[in-house]
Amino acid sequence: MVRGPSFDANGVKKGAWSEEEDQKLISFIQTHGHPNWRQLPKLAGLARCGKSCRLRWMNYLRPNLKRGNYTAQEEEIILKLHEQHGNKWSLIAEKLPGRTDNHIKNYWHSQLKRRSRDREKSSSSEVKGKKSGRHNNMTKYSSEADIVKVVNELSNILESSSPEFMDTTSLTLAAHDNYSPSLPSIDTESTTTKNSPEEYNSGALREVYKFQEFSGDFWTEPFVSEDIYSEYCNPNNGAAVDIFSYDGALLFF
DNA sequence: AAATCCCTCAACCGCCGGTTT
DNA sequence: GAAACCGGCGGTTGAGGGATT
Repeated sequence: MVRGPSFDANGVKKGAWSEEEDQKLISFIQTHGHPNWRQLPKLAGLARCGKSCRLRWMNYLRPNLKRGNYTAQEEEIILKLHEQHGNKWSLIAEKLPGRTDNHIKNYWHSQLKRRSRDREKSSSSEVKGKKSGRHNNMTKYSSEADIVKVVNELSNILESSSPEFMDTTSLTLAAHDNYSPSLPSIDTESTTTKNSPEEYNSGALREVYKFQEFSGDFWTEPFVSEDIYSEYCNPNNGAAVDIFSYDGALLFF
């Protein structure tokens, strides 16, 4: 599966990593971090180049990496993002916690490329329209009325919810305005991330959507419903944004 | 059972952009 | 401003293993 070990002219080892090398790398990074990849192999006692160490760590050894099959939802996100951004694997990987750009790239070439082509063919005959069901738990809301409706529903759920509901559900609103550069940025400075029951009862939290940590910084910002109405659902903006519900989250594209 | 084909995925390579000297 | 350094990215490679002939 991997290249066999070899050494280049400078005595730098290449090819498959041994378990011993992995352990050296892991224990070094756990103790010292990786402030300088080029220096790291020397300090860690590895006969590797810094790039190789970095790659091994990022793609294979670092914690919280997901292994195994991709879910239908993950596939759908990859297809959707690839449709929008092309081969920006690192960008796509940011939205799929636990998956690396390399994993996604490989998966794309081995599985999804063909599917994407098929989908392009079939989409030409697909009728553009209102809420269109997707084949794998991912629902797209494409009309303005549907977007307004789904945001209304979300608001109602939150406004009628007890603090316990807020604490125990995984209801998530994930939004990232960078997907739609034409839309205004969301001002989050006036919002709050506090979510204690006291603050909820006092009304301080009435309009705040709770965020689940999804990936990177973008997904942890709080969000206010007025912003959603004014920025995403205002007919003057054309509501030109793709909104998907997915695994308890709303994804804005 | 052996040979060949095809797929997967870890790893390499070259390039680029940002930062430091 | 130029050169060197560094991290990160995307394209590509190639060994291993399963499927097929």
